[in-house]
This record gives sequence, C-alpha cells and structure tokens, in this order.
Amino acid sequence: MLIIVDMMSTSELEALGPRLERLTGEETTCCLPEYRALAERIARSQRFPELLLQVRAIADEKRLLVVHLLKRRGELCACEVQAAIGVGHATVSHHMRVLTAAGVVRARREGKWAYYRLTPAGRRLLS
Amino acid sequence: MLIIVDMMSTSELEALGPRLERLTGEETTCCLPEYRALAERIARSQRFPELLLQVRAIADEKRLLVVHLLKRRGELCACEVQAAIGVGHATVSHHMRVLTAAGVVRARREGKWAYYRLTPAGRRLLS
DNA sequence: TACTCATGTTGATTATCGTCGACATGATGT
DNA sequence: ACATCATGTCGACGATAATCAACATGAGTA
Repeated sequence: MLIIVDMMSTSELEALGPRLERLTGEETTCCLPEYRALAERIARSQRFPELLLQVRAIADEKRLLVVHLLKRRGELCACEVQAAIGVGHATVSHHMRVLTAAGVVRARREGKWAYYRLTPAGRRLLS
Repeated sequence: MLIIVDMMSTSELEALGPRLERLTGEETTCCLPEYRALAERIARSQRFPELLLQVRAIADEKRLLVVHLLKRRGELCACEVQAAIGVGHATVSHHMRVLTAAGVVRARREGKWAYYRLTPAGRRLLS
C-alpha cells in the first residue's frame, strides 16, 4: 500500500502534503490522495505489469525491427533474424528470449532450427 | 546501405553468407539479402524512428503510469504527477520531458503551473 | 522589494541493458 | 564416432538511463 510513497524522501512528503491541500481549496484539479490511490490501483492491476513487460520488450531498435519483420513475414528462423538485424547470434538469442518472455513472440523448434512468430498479444502491439 | 551489416564482425559475415546460400537450396524460407533489404527499408521509413521514440518513452514504469493517469484524467499538473508516481520533482521534470520529446504528451503553462495532456499519438499508443 | 512556491536544469551516481567472445548443447551428416 | 552446424548460456564490458541534491528561473504575494 505504501510502496510508491516510500520512494519519496520524508522531507519532500511532508512538504508536499500541505502544499497540495492548500491547492485543493483554490484549484479543484489538485488532489494528492486521490491520484496516489488511482496510481496504486493502476500499477497493481493485472494488465499493467504485463503491458509494461511487452512495451519494454519492443522498446529496442533491433527488437522492434524483428517484430515488424515477423508481422510481414509471419515466421522467421534465428539465422534469418540474425541476417536481418545484423548482430551476433548470441545477441539474437538474447533478444528473442526477451520477446518470448514478454509474450510478444512464440518459439517453435524444428530440428536444428528455431522458428519465431508473433503471438496475438504481439500482433495487437503493432495495430 | 551498409549501416546494419557493418555492426557484424567480418568473420561472422563471411561465415553467414555461404551458410544461408546453402540453406536457400533446401529451405525456401531462408534468404539473407532479402531480409536484410526488408529490414533496411523498415528501419529507414519515416514512421519507424518516431514509433521507436514513442515506445521507448512509455517503456518505463513511472512514465507508463503517467500516460495511463492522463488517459483517465485528461490533464494533470506536475505536482499531481509527482504525488501520483512518488518521485522527486526533478525526476518528474525529466520524465515529462521524455514524454513530450517523443510527442506522447503536450505541455501547457499557466502561471506557475505546468499542465500535461496526451497527444492524439499518445492516445493511440494505449488503445 | 523581498519572499515563497512550482518548475526546469545540471552534475554526479547508480542501475540497467545491449553486445560480444567463449563455451555448451543438441541435431545433422559423413 | 566424428565433424559440422544452429542455437542457447554465461561472464564481462561499455553505453545508456533513472534518480536525486543543489542550483537556477520565473511567477505570484505580502
């Protein structure tokens, strides 16, 4: 319940309280406890951590490029991803791990090769 | 034309070429120059850098929270944002700067106060 | 004018992340 | 069996980013 607030220094918290309470008397838009509670509700919802994970997964130039390529081509193997984005194979493996962990892409093994395609959630991110 | 490829070591490039050329003879899905060219077209399009900037702007817990709050409340001043996300005012200023630079939110000054609201592009990011 | 308040800016610190080399694994082919 | 190939994992390094304290700015106020 106090996770967010605990990240503020106590001096700033004490200074912030009366300042905003005074503001509510003049400007009806400022309301400290209301916004703090609303922010906590949003941050503690089920969708927020998932969405944050997905957004952070595509917040990289190479990974956003991979997602766009998958949207156009449907399915790519790891070597094709490596050729497309121009990094070492260890980096490709790392990026695809981030994308799969976020639920943006889904991996499929076929012999030596690993194929990747977008999940429905991944497709929704690009609409 | 060689920006992406130059990020690979020459040894890996030389090893990758013949490997994929052989693959194209067996698996029709592997095609090195085609994917490299497609990736370059996407990365050099007008929308890609803008989208990357916007996605990176909301790829932070606090900033994603701010964007959600703005979607619900319409407009917030800086002190309300500070109260909601629980960081120092310098950090709030930094986050709002990142969001405005990406075109996700728009700032409006009224006397001492700074009000922020989502841009159409920012609203589109959350749909 | 002097003072307070809301916000922006700067510099430094800390943490996180992208990248790669080296090694491991598991499948394919000779 | 042995070599080769595609991919994964680990450790380290460099770059980037989040955060705050301190200072600066500019508007309202007594």
